[in-house]
Amino acid sequence: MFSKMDLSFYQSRLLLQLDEQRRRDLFCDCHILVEGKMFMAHRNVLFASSGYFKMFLSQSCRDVGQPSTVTFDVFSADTFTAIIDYMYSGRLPLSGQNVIEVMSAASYLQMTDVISVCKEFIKSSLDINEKERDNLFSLSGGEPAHQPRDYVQNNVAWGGNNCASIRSDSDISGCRGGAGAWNPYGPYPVTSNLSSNPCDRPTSQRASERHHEAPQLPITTCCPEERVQGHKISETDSTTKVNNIPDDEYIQDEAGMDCWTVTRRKEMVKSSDKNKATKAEQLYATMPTIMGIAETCGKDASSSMRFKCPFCTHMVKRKADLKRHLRCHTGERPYPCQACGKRFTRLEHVRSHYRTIHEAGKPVCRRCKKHVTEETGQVVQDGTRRFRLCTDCLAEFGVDSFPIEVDDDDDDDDDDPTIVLSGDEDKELPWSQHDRVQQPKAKLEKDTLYNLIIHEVDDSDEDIKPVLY
DNA sequence: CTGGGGATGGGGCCC
DNA sequence: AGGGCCCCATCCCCA
Repeated sequence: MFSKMDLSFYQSRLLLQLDEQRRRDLFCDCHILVEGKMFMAHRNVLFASSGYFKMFLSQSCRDVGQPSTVTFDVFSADTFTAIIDYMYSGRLPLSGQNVIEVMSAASYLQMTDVISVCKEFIKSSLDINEKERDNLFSLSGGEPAHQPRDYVQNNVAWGGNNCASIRSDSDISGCRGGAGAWNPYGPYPVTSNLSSNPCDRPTSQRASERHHEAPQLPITTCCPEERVQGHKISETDSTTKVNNIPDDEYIQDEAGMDCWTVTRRKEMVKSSDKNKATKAEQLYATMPTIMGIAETCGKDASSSMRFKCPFCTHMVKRKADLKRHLRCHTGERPYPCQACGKRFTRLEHVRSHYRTIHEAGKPVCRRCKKHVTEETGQVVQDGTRRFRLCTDCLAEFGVDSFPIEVDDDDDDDDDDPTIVLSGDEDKELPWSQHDRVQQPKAKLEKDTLYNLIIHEVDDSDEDIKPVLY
């Protein structure tokens, strides 16, 4: 009869033995050629660690008497070194320089546990998910049923060349896609087809994930890169960052595995709130060029599609497009609206938002939808929102004869008179209700006041500068 | 319940 | 490579 401790010790020792055999090229029955470098490995380990090898070995290499040879040219030898080291040790050497390529390789090799660790690494580096992490920490006193505590402590590699380890059998089986497996990106379990089903989430989250709902294919039929389920980090979580943890804080647990204490991680989260943009830039700067994956997988994608997203199946022609695309995964929203604070992934989206919401850019009466000109309508300001009303609609509400006030600080060339809503909260423009929905509650209460005053305000293009946090 | 419209987000691609 | 434009899909709210 084995205790869990005995079993764990036995498994660790067995893995060490296998790793020793690999390094001595003993009983290796699979050769992997990467960038001209030959790696020796055991089919059993490859089969157990990688969905790609599971497919490859089960379908193509039935002759156990002959060594199998696999050639990869879609990632570097260094990257595969990290991958195979992980296969034989459960420890993943991640750094800001290799995390993207390791994740791409893991995507290709269908190693979802490695992908999860890489995601967590990136997330931690960018610190774009404080709420979820706080939730994670808060659970450390009473862990979720599908989240082993040692995973919390060991599975996340922080900045530098730390190792991310997945130790326990439950961790590995979970990350491999067992029912109820813990998804490090949130409370949604990783299902057998690697999908944290967006349909199980609020629609507000699904809205930003719609482009990344990877096909839920059975493992035996899909292309390796289709195995990756991109997981969007929610907009509301994009608030803080975590700096690299200095080496002197690096500790080891009783089993000799590198780890951080949950307490220390909490401290790091609280104490760090800068360099997020730098982290993102470092990430982008080290983004590898993954070429030829489309052809390798036999897909019908154009050969000109050279850059593959490490989070999902999307491929683009330009690195810049991939950088832009990655924001939908990282949750990075570097462009805030100067008027309302709402953040966007692109500057053009901020401008579009500003024009439509704060600038009354559309020459259409908000109420009757008729086209209005400067002569036939006026701009109405409701909080930070501005829209146009025709003279008829204004007259209907008795606001056609209000005095015009001119802003003293109006230093642009905008001469549009604007009606500002303020005052009596019992009155409210019915057609402006819809627009208030998206405003903060405190602001709404203020904006529901109704007392029209016509004055001139800045209606020009504001110089909106991206602000990185 | 449904269709319409506004707001938003993302991809492709040109400059 | 970044900025910007165009287009389209989706979500949400309202009538």
